[in-house]
Amino acid sequence: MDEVCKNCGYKSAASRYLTEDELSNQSRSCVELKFRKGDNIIRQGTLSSNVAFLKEGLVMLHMQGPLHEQITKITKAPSYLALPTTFGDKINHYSVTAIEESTICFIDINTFKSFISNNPNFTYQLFIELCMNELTSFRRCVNRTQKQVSGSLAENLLFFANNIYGSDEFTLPLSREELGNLVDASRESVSRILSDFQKDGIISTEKRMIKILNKEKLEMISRNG
Amino acid sequence: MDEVCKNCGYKSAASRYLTEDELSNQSRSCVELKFRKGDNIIRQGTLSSNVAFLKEGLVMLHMQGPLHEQITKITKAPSYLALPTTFGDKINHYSVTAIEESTICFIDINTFKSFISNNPNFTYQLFIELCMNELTSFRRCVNRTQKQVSGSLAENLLFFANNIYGSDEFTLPLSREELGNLVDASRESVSRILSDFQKDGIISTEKRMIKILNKEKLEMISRNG
DNA sequence: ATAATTATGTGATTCAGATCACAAATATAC
DNA sequence: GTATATTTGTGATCTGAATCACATAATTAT
Repeated sequence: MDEVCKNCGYKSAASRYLTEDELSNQSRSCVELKFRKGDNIIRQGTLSSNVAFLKEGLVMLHMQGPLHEQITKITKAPSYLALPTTFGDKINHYSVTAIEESTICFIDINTFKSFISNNPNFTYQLFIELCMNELTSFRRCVNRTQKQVSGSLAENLLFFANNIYGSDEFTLPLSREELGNLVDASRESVSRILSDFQKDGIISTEKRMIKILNKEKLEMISRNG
Repeated sequence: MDEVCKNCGYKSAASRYLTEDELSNQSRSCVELKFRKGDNIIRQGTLSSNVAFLKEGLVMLHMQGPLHEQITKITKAPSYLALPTTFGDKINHYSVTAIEESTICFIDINTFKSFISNNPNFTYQLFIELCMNELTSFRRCVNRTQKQVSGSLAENLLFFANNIYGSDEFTLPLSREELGNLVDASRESVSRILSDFQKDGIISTEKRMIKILNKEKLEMISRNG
């Protein structure tokens, strides 16, 4: 029973540095839960008491802005989830919601802290990952504030194709409205631009199914905004 | 001579956890440099080979976006500077420039890494600070994408008054154009809105001198956008 | 000092994208 | 299966902010 985590095939770069002892320790203080598409995993404004590890699935980080909801980022497994909101403050500053069926391991926060105190390799890797996350956050923020909506939308379609699904044909895990929250645009603008992309033969859409037909053009739109 | 860092009065929360040995170690692998307003401290696109600690002064982090420069954040001493770009990738993903006379200690990256490996308290504190930074980055990003320019500008004037200068009367360390890069607006829009604020008796401006006359109203504008 | 830059203020015009207003299509509930 | 609610598409209008176009300060260089 203490072997669960040790034998788990879904380790992140950091958790690969955990020792056998630490992993069996973790097995004892860890709960695995399944979430369905749309289920809330972490809720903004509530106390953060566990470390969440995304074992399988796809989730979005989102937060309430001054005017409306914003989707901050999309994270796929395997990955620790929302460490900044777990350790940065007592209260969660953003929410995490499954956008595809997902499996989360909730790890006791003190067990996790003991890893940080005792396993320098683990901690260093965690540190590096936080640093890399910040770099991509900064980049994402510049892009979303400076590109126009069509550019941002193109960028995100490419992100789903290249980084999430590894295919130019996929089913969007988000509604038009959520897509709007991801690219800082209204639901209507997203609809319109997607229609335009289709008219121009760049993509084909059938409800939430997306097929990228002209990737070069989509990349060009993403670059130039 | 090895006592320099030990006796330094400008320690960050994390560096207070360094032991005497570590501090004298740091003293030996550390160079202190002064930068004048406008001087570039870290340049986007170059190799990152040292950890920079801002001992005294005020700096801005900024990066080239797809359309123009963006000021990502303002950091005051004492604080480690740009750890994410130092450790997140070989190459700096953003620049750091002094916006007031500043003193930087450049610490050898391997010395710093040895602290991370050997001093759990130090590392944990660093970890916490990175987490908190990410939370404020997220918040800043939502605000800058959703608020209108007047709201963002109000927010940033309040930030300078409350967090940087601790006074409702201060000299802006930025030009109108830089202020634009901070709030994602054109130089002209910043000028106009500042004029409006003055007409409405919310602030008084004399070149870059700012006096906040009606803080409640400024806070209201910041909240509502 | 005088000339040459660079920073700033303000009006006029333009435009991307929001909002409003529907209609149509799906999905969910009863 | 019918009714109710949610999601989506598309046109018409409105608006905040960019851009363009100057004039005027304020620096910096010579």
